[in-house]
Amino acid sequence: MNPTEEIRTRFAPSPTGYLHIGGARTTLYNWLFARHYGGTFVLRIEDTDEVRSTVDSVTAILDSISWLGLDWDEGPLDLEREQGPYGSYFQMKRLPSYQEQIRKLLAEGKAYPCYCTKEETAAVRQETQAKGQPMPEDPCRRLSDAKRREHETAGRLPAVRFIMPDEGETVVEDLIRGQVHFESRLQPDLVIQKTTGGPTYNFACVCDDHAMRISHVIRGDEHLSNTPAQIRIYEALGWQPPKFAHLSMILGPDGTKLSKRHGATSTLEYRDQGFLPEALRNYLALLGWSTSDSKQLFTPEELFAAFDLPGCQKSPATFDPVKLNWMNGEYMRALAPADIVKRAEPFLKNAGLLPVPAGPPLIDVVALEREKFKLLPDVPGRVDFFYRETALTDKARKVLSAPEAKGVLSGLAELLGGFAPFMEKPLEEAIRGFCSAKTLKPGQVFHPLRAAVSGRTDGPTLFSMLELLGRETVVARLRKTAASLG
RNA sequence: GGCGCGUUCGUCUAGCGGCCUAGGACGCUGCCCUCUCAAGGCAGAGAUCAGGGGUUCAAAUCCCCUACGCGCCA
Repeated sequence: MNPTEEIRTRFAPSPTGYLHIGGARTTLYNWLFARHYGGTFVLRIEDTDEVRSTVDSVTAILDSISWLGLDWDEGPLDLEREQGPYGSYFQMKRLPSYQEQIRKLLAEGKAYPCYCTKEETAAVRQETQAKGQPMPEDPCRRLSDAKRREHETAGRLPAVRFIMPDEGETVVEDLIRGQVHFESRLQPDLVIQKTTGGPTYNFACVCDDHAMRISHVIRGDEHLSNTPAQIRIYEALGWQPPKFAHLSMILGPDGTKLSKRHGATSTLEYRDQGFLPEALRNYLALLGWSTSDSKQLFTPEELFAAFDLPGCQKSPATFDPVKLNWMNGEYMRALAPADIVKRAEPFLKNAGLLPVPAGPPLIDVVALEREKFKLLPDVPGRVDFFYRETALTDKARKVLSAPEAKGVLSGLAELLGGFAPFMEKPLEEAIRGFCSAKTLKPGQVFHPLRAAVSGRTDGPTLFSMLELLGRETVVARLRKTAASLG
């Protein structure tokens, strides 16, 4: 890489819905690439589809990218404000610039108005295909003035087509796939302006990437086939094309393109399910990219230090929620208890545990359970019994159905009734003493004790749990459960 | 239909002609640790590298064909 060349990447979503997880990955790769080379990352909103574009989508996309912790150097800050020297970063506000370039191409004879309807074009194609003939020249390329007037008076609105070369080939030097050759003869003249007067995606994109000085276009696989036409447009306009890199797509578990029927595909859904943005980022980075040592866990610094295009995979990758879960657990475990509490706030609130009810300090409880959290909602889920009585799980019920359970619980209630200090070590000593005095195996005592006090069979280490719960709660729950066991 | 891209354990991947009896990670199985559950440690099962032809002393790695999947233009 030429160090004097400024690296500028961009993500250019259409605001026609939420940010898809595939889009999130594309954003991430562009961001990582820019950060790796000390370049600039640009966000541009491609909102020329007036029917499907919505402001809510713009907001959702900005929120998604922000939540992932990816910052953009240029682009919209919100619906009104923008930053960066090459604005506007909303295509709808750049319409005149596309028209100007189209006029230029038209004037230079590099493009022409085409009056054919979609149906007519399709019919011609079908016919020549059936005969196995090569692509015919578009009939509108050399339209007589008379014929043109005829169309005009008939009220037909022209699209504008860009003239592709008749022979030779266009080579895309793809940074991930290598050289990809396209025979010019087989490339139809690309529509660059729709009959409505608006630019097509492929054209606006070229104009903006040039205007915004984009050096590397890193985008989805689905754009590879359009790239030769785009390169020809750059040339026709006298511009230097950027470098291209096409990413393979993300598949669902059944091998088809990841979509809603595979579950969550919106980035914000992952936030709402309690994933950590740094975990999602790490997971997404590895979905189609890897280092030669197959390293799995990266700090943010390691990630953008290691990321580069040659490590990107050519073949599509299947999204694996199970591995994402594991990775999220890894990140959760690395968090300090205070951080866990902070991150879990919305979920604690939602579960009625914030403000924290009377009981042990939340941070102590969280510290006790920290290595068990996989997702943020696990925090209230695992911690709630410290603050309120929860229904017995089936397993707990089973443990308590042991014949000696009732006696054990009453005995313990008596033992602990006036017990002090109510702390881990003395409690363990006393309870182990209780076991030998009653000639019971520790398990026969520990298990029902845990079940009665917490309502479940899994949980924190027993004696620390008792200490945090406090004598009153422990004894009350023991008595109540003992009484319930007929 | 044409063109283009892709194809290594179930999944993510390493591999860029000999180091591969194909390595790592998730998941799975077993063992250890242990008051439960996790976490952790150890061990294991799991890929004839899509199939078939070449090239080469030697191919997962290079070339060709086929199959399948996907994308773009219609």
